[in-house]
Amino acid sequence: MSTIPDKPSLDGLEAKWRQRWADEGTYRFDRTKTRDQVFSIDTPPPTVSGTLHPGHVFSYSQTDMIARYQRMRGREVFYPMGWDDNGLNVERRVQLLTGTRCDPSLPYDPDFRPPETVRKKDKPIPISRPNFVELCGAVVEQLEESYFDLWSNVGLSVDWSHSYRTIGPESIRASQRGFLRLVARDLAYRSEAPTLWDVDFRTAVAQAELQDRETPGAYHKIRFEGPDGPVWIDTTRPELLPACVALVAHPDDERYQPLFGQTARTPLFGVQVPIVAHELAAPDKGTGIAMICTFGDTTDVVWWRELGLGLRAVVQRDGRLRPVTWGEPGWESTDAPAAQAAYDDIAGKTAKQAQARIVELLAEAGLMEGEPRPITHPVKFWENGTRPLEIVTSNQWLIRYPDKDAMLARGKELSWWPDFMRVRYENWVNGLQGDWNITRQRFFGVPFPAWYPVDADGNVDYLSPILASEESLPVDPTTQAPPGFTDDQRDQPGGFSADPDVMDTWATSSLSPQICTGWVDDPDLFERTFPMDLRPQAHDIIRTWLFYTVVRSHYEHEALPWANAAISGFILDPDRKKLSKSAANAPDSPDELLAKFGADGVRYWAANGRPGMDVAFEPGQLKIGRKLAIKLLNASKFALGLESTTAGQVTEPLDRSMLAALADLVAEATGAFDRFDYARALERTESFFWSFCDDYLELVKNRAYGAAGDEGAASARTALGLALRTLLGLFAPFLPFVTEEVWSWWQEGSVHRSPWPSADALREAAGADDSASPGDEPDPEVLAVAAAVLGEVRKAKSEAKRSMRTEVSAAVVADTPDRLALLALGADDVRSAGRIDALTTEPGDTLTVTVDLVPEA
RNA sequence: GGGCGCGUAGCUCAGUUGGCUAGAGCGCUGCCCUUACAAGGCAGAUGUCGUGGGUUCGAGUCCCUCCGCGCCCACCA
Repeated sequence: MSTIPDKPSLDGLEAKWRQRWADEGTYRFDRTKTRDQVFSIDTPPPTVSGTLHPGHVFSYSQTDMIARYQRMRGREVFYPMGWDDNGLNVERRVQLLTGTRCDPSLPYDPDFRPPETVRKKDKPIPISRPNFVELCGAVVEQLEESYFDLWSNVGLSVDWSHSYRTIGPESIRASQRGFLRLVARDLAYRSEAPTLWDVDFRTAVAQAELQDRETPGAYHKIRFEGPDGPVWIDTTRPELLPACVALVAHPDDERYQPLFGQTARTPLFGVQVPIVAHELAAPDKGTGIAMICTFGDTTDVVWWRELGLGLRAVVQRDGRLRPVTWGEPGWESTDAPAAQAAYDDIAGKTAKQAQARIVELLAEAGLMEGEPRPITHPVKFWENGTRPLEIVTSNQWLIRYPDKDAMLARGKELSWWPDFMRVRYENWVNGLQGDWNITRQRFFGVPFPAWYPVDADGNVDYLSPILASEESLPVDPTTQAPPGFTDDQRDQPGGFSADPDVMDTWATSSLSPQICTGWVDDPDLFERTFPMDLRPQAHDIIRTWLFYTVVRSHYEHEALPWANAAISGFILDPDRKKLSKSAANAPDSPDELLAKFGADGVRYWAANGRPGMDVAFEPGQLKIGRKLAIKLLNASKFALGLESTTAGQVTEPLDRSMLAALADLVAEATGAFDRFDYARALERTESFFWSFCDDYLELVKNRAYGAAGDEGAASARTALGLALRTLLGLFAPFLPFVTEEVWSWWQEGSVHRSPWPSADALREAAGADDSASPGDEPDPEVLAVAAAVLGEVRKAKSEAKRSMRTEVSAAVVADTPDRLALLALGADDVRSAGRIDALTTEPGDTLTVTVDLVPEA
């Protein structure tokens, strides 16, 4: 315990308590507790690729409020922190920051140091994969340090001894083990298939990372030679003409029915392609007959697969057209030299450049009707990419999805807060196409524990993997040899070749519940914490993180990974756009917000965001929390300055009334928190607290000082003590610093380890238990009526432009008999607080107070 | 095209199963240095609860239509 300061202040509280909590292990997880005593939280590992913004503070604070509530309810809270530091986002960040680019063909350079300053227009320096991974590691370590500082400053009650990195050994072991087990059950498999491909990052991307963007394009009407004359095709991608493998129209389309089963000749390249029917062809689009290319979009893939068409791929992984020798098998042409001449003009060009040239060639040859007609249409992009995705064929690892009914059943089994977020999950499951491609042609990630045999001719058989054993994990196939081989056989005929890719970052983070609970490395901890209680996350990654996590747990444990999913909203800027640093009216950085408004102030603001609701950033709102914290300091100083206690008897009706109302508040806040509705809990508590200060404190102030004798003073002081302890408890999840400070003035231990306030105990203190005689139940209305009358008196003084200290010679209260009876119970306090000499009553319909002020001196 | 959410004071938002004259904070106006609090307190003004219907004794709250905004999903030639 410490003394109450003369002039309470928020200054220095954060540093003081942050240090104290760390020293005393206030939030340390007690791992002797068993599963039923534990509340475990699958904290979202923030992507360590930039800076945290106010939106992060917003949602992580909300989770912390739930954690603190559960801890006070007596659950042992398992609240770890993860860092998502693998994956493309980190690589991108590192490339920008260090001005480098990974070139896996280069050898490791132990002396390499990135340039001190990097300018945007500098050409990236190619470096080896080990060098690049090293740089990534250094950059994320630095960022993680600053993230840790921020989270500590915000007051997250995380147990920092339980933290993990998605690129850390425990994550790699879990990812690789999960992967091997799926392969063993044939739930993960190797496949060579068309894949959505980002040509800038040169990697495959998964369906979940796609984004449609309205993009300018143009229809080009191109002439094919059909059996009975020209066939006109509308296309937005004329550059894929050499990749055309068929023409397709709807089976019911009478215009084209005569052509089905025949062939047409492509312009410029003279390829005879079949004319086929498929119901996906839209008669109302373009000319109603389309060219199928390998591959222009995902519909092409469907047609190609379902119609068993040939393959003529031209777009390479770098987005440029690959060299082709016309006349060779697969590239037969009725005029190979002409095809070659046309193609040589576009080979090596990007899709965009090739399109321009093809259009010129078509126009010169009179094979295009009219000018291109500009349109805008949705085109698939990688969500972080800048150029449209291409589709290329490559070797990939894929995970099969469970059948939709099973996934939907898991979605129903999970408790969603708010409930309507379940729909997003169901939408996604119902729209799934194909399997989950978990392969990324990147460098800083979890490697596949796999190698491929190299035959005597030096050809790698990418479809016959050699897998590592579970015991050998973690494995890096690029530095370790597979079982039965030695490293000098690497990339040699008759030897082996390492899997060159890494896992999709979601393939790792979908195991976050297993990683943080010690699935691989700490079975005892796993036993005590899994399946988890809560997954807090934002709604934008339901289709990725949440969905994938459910799938992995379904496969691995035949169970949900957690019982509850609390979905948070976004912070929007004042223009209702998702918050972004670049916006002109972007708010301050989290650090600046914390400096300006204090952690408690920022957390207060975060707590006002309803679960699942987006909230506009409004600087004015941030001030309120700070004000509330200061008010709490001052009100506490007042109550404790009167030697308030929690041990005495509460006898006065007004005091009992206040405690009864407080008991109702506790019950309501508890119910709200149990539904993960911290916002409602705070709103109710705050509302009570302000009227507690404005009305109750004013009403009992004089009596508490002893103006009405010892018994009345003791009752007030006990009520004040009980109320203060209760309010500190109710506010503790939101305002951890200021509540802890006040708690330390008069209580032992930490408020954050104290029991959550009990409505029953308060009712008992208010004399609401069985011992209360009939008709003597404490009634919250006593305080309400007294406060209303006091308010009328204040109003009269205010309207008379007089000080609140002004004496009232006489006040007449008119109201219903019932309410007048309630007023009688608190009349002495009302007279004292209002400085009323004579307080009389008369019957009436509604509350009216006639006030006679003593004349101005 | 399908779905979800939202539309309440100038601004940001509460209004839990339909129930007394619709609330809070910010902002605005006025007053007050009252021994918890002047980087504060007290008091006050402000709303056809998006539109039009319906159910009901009674609807911001339930049902239907429409309008606007945001987001999710969708095979995008």
